[in-house]
Amino acid sequence: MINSRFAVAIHILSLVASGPREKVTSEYIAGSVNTNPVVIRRITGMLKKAGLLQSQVGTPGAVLTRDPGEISLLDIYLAVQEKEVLFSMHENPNPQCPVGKNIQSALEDTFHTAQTAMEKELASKSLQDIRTRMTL
Amino acid sequence: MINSRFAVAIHILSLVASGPREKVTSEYIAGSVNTNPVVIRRITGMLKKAGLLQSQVGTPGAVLTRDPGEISLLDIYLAVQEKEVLFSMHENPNPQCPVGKNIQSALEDTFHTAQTAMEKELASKSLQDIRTRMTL
DNA sequence: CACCTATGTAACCATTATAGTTACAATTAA
DNA sequence: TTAATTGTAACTATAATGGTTACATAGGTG
Repeated sequence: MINSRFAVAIHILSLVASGPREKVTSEYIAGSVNTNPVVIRRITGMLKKAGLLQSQVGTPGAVLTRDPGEISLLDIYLAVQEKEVLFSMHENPNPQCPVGKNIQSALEDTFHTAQTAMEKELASKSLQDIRTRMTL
Repeated sequence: MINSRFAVAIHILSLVASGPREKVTSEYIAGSVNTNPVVIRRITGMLKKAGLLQSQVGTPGAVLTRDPGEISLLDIYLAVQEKEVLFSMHENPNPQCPVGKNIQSALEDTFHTAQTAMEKELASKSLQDIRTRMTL
């Protein structure tokens, strides 16, 4: 199961996109997400590292680095996921066995295809799409 | 990240599909996967519960309940995954906030679509496809 | 029947990821 | 100068995962 950082990150970015800069502090965001401000800052740090938002010490709030329509959900997903592979593999299958010898490359390929299908779907939706859906 | 039970389950079923029944004991499978026999039996139990294979106490080995071409990777995936949802959500966002109030339903929809894209890909491949890929 | 072997589980442990929390240095703005 | 905020480090609790030991139960064979 994929962690909730992805969901929280979308929540954060939605608030930053909406709010007047002065208001969207980690404290304020934490109130909306219903968690601790440090959890927000941790995720904000990841989003910042990925180049999706800007902020600085001493200055309250944060701003997006580009238009919400130009931020895909895949951008956000990749920003908060440290593992680049979705499916785990078992390590060191027995190379003496025909199955053990070949299973990894077979799975690698298959898993990659499945992961790509999901990511393609995420790439097709933007932060703006989420915002639009919320204001309906 | 999705656990390795999925990969191990495919490995197990590949061996069961190939092997002469008498040989594919949990001990033998464990040797190929390179893990403990109990881990194998645990996963075998899930596959059995999902109706993908048959086995019984006292009788060594296991057999498939249907043709490898009739077992999709999605069948296997669902058999060993206890959570039916791929993406986690943060609980109890603040209903006082417009974003907090509407984020969940918006995400539920979006996440479901992405998950479905992945599952559809898994549904399109069978155990036999994996076996074929391994014997190339 | 007696013995061996294998499955099916329960129980326990170590490791890891996750999310929450406290604490504090650094920085900005009033 | 003071207050507020970001950015981190460090620690904790919880849960999932995979490995392990132990053992009851059930076939199969001499």
